[in-house]
Amino acid sequence: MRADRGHGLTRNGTIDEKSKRKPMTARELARMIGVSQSAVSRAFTAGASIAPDLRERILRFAEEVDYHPNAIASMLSKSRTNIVGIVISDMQNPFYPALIEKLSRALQRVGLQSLMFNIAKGANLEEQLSALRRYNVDAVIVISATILSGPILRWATEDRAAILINRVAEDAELNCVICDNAEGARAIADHFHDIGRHRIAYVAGLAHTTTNRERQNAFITRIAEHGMTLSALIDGGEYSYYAGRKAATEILARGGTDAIFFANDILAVGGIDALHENGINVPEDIAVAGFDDIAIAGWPHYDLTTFRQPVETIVDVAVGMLEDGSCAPGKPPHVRRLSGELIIRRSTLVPSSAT
Amino acid sequence: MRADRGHGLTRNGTIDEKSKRKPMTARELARMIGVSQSAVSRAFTAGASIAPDLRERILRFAEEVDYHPNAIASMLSKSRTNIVGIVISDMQNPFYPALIEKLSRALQRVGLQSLMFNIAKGANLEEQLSALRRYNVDAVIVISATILSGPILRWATEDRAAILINRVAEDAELNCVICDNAEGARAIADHFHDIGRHRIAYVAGLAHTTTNRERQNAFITRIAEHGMTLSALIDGGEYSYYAGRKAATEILARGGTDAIFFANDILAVGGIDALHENGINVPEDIAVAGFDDIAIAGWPHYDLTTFRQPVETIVDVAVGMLEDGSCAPGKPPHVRRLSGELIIRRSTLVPSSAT
DNA sequence: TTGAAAGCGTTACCAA
DNA sequence: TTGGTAACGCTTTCAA
Repeated sequence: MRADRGHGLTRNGTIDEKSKRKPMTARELARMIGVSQSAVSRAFTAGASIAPDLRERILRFAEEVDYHPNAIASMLSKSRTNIVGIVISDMQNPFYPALIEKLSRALQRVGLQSLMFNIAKGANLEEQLSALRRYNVDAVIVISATILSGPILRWATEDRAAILINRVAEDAELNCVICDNAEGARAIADHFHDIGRHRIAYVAGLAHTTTNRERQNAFITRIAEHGMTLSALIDGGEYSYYAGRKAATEILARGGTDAIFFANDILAVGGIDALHENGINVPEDIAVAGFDDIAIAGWPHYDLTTFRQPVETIVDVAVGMLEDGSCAPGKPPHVRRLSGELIIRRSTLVPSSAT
Repeated sequence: MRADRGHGLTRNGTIDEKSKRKPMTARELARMIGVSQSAVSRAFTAGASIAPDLRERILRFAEEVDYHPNAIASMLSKSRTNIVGIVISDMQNPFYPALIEKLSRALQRVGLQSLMFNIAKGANLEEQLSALRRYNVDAVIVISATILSGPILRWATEDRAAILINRVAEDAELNCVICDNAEGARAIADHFHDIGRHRIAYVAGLAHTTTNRERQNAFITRIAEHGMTLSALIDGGEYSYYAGRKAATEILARGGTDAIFFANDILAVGGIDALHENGINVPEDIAVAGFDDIAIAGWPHYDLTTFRQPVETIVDVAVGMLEDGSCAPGKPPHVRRLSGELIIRRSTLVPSSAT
């Protein structure tokens, strides 16, 4: 669908003629003050060569008559939008809304706006992303473990700054900001070892995602190094509460597990509920750990041991890459792996009375 | 801060010169084909008067050479951005991410993009919203129960289509799409009556929000009509899990309550956990109901009776108002109140064995 | 430091 | 139906 559709928004109804007061332009303002339009433009441009008092006068006057520069016109002449496209696909996992909230605020703070591209799973990626190109966003931030990298890759390499958050590019050379998944997985494995568990299960979300592979590989390796047994390895098929429940049930059916590491918190939360319903005590019978540290993990009912992603740092690093231009189209891509933090809670902590 | 800051994004590094291939323009394409630039524009404009075969030829050629119309230029000349500003402030309550996800997808489907304005609570609203005006968004959709209506009001009335979702305007005449809160509250009250509860507590989120007032007033009124007792009326102070916990604890301390209606699900979920921890059986000792029907409400562990907001319908109605122009600046505002659905789950359903 | 004028890439109006 | 040409409102040379 290349052609416009035309919305009611276009219609200039008859009723609203009276309110049709068009916003003032720089030219009009200039005429009112008796300066050139260029002067007005310069007054609003940091670092432009303009006399301080003239700028002050223009800005004051602008405020009075409620003049605001038209950003669209500015975009056109500068070929710069100050908009970053945020590509997301999974709002069900609470980790993402939390991340997006922090990210959009951080962007706002440096004067960047967030244009949201909520990619539906099955749909035509090309079409959904076409707006990304047409709107000339300055940069693209992809927040999603579950989007194919093929089309994204093209977009990123296509003369546009791009950053992947929480995943790495498999085939393409792209900028990535990511939590050190291996570090986290090893921390969990070590912790299971510390609390004396031996028969360990791992539950993947989407097995093929880079996030999962990094966690899974590091975890399994470390488990082996400790001489512990991998009692089960399950692919939940998706990062969801219900997938977590199902996986836990399956693990119970097999038996012989005394600790489970779920690839992320939302899985783990589902897992804990399923364990409880089956009369299993957490952590006495089975210890449980997750990854991310979403808000729910901290709820007293779950009190889930997890590896906290450094969300603030991730956001800061990403925004920093935008600001210092290190993610500009031609530059060599960087992968920034950030340390997280093991958060030990009750789900792995046997009460001292039981010791 | 009126002046630009300048980001690294601006810098035209030296490295990326080679990738600096500027996108083709309509004029260039026109010259290649040997038609006028106007023709190219028309080929991409639905309903423009252009010969079908000419359009076809242009579109085919455009595809070949990868020409895409520059949306920014189009915005400038049409004074229309196809962007709607989405104002949000509370991503912690899972209801909002779910709503935003559906909304942004629906907008995308009709060719509208979503520019996210994530309003931080304490901060300067004027400044945060200034981008809304500068970017010339075609419409503003406010999704937030907790933002003051004063500044928003100004914005909405200021020559711009505006819709409030999930709240009504108190002082201003604005378009609203909202769940029928009173209907929901009454449904819960009736349900409590049906299951034979008499001493009822109500937990507000933010007491002053329109959402809460509608629910609270209707609920209390209906409770009285049924001859039931309002055993407690608590203002949680915020719509959060922890506020719910605290409220539940308070209610327990007072005693004499056999059913609680929390103003929304996230409160109720916290409430249930707190009740459990205090050895209270839900629903045997105290029945619990919420409002919204967020995903967590359906989790087996909570299995929360709630009043489901018709999110899909809300979104459809809002998008419809944008499309048919009924929310255009000059038109009289409408308040669309939509019916929800009582979802009865275990939190109010005493197992038949206990009957 | 200032002002004039040429873009930026479209859309829309007017003749042809 | 077509092409030419003014806007659209800003930024950015280029002279002054």
